[in-house]
Amino acid sequence: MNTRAKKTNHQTPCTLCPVRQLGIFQRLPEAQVIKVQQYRSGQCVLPAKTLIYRQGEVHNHLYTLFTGWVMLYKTLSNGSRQILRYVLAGDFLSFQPDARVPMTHSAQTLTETTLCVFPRQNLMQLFNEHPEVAAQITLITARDITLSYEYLVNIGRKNARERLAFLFLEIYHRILPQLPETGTTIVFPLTQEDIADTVGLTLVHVNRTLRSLREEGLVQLSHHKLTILDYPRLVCLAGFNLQSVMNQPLL
Amino acid sequence: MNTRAKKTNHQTPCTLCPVRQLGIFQRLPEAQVIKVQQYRSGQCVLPAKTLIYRQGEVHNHLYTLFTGWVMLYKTLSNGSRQILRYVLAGDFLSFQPDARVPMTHSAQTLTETTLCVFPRQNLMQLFNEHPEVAAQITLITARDITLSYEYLVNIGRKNARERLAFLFLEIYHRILPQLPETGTTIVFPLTQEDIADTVGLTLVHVNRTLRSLREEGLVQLSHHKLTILDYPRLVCLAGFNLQSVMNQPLL
DNA sequence: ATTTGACATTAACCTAGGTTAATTTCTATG
DNA sequence: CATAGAAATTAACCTAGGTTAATGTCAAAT
Repeated sequence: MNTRAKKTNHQTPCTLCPVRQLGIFQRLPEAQVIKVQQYRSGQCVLPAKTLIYRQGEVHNHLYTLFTGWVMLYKTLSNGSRQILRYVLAGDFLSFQPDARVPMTHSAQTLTETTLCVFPRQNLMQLFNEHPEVAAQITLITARDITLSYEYLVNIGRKNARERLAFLFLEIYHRILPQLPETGTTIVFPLTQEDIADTVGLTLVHVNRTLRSLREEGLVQLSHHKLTILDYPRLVCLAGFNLQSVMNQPLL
Repeated sequence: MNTRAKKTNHQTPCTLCPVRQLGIFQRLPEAQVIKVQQYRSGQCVLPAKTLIYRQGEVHNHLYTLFTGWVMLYKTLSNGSRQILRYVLAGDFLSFQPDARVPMTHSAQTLTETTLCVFPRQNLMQLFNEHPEVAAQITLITARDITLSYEYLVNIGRKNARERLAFLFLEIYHRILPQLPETGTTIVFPLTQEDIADTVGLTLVHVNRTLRSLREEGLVQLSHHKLTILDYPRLVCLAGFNLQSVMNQPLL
């Protein structure tokens, strides 16, 4: 990991984890969570814009995101970048199939971020001793696939306005459960270039499209605050389906 | 499932499974595989163009693909289609996180296909009794994510020629281990419209691009046979990385 | 041997989004 | 509060890929 990473002094015990409901352990009874905590090697805090790991390098940790925003992306030989996913509190990070294989993407913080660190070596042991955790991880991974399929449709078969509408709704709905009170405005740390590299457009065209969405009273994005102005029309425009985006079954 | 599905009479025992090395059970010892087989409810054979399950419907089976080609896709309200992935022998099918939630995509056979069927109810039990299987499933799912990320880059950040080059190489490499002898020609059951719906282009432009690739002596595609004519240049054009595509660690 | 429908091919034309480049805010830092 | 670098905005122009539509080819079915 990068330079300025520091371990926190007061570490949150897993039993008190505020994001537990979102993450790996949501269905585990208290007693089990305490055991799982033994496998955790620590929490660490990273400033914004920190590289967590780089595409092409072997990386030996797994993380759960505790607070903050992280983006996963790939860089092409021609210099362009494709952002794959935004990792939010409770999500998984760097879960690659084989520890010996170098990472196929990079991860970088967008905001200050707290991570819970699990060394990769312990993973098999954890699976053997706690099959419920293994099952839970399987489910989370399956949801990640569902989301990336949604992204494929977004980039492959929608126009610029639809792509942005989808991205905004997706992030809005994933952030909402973490906020103290529900509102139509959220903090939104992406730059217009980040947005462009997420939805397969150019920065200039994202700017044009944002203007068009703003002028039609659908969303307002400025100074890293996103406001959903007309939720129903936005959902319709985006072809948005909550099920495909949330990390939870809807009860 | 659809009408004409039929159960095979002589079912392959899991211990003799020719695709075992590719699938869930690659790292499981013989004895364990025999136990896993108890959870399998059968094998079935489907003709080409059969719908296995449909987006929006609850579906209660999991499958391993034994032989044949299956495509996963989503249909948009405007009628367009995005193909998400081609499922080949040894791959997983319909692994969705929650059994109560309707499928978020559809699956259809491209060729005659043999599936191994596992009822979803048994899944948790299987996980509890055989955590190694859970771990293995997690790894396969993680690889599926890696592949879908590769697709995102392909659609989001490459031009038409690069997209086709990538698709051809990806499928070529995934099919190759299954063929009796290695050659540069493979059977390729996709239509040009399928290709278009996979890489986010139109059928007409796929045709133009195919001509351009053919005229430059890179690939030859006709009558559902694909020939890789200039592998090195194709790899370079596609920005192709084997690691991100294969379901196996490279030894 | 002929029909039919699915698939492939091509051409002519058009537009959504890309490119380039200049200008204007922000925002962090001393 | 001055300044520099990052981010946003806009305009002018251009092209990769989309659209429409006509025609050709192939393979299955009668």
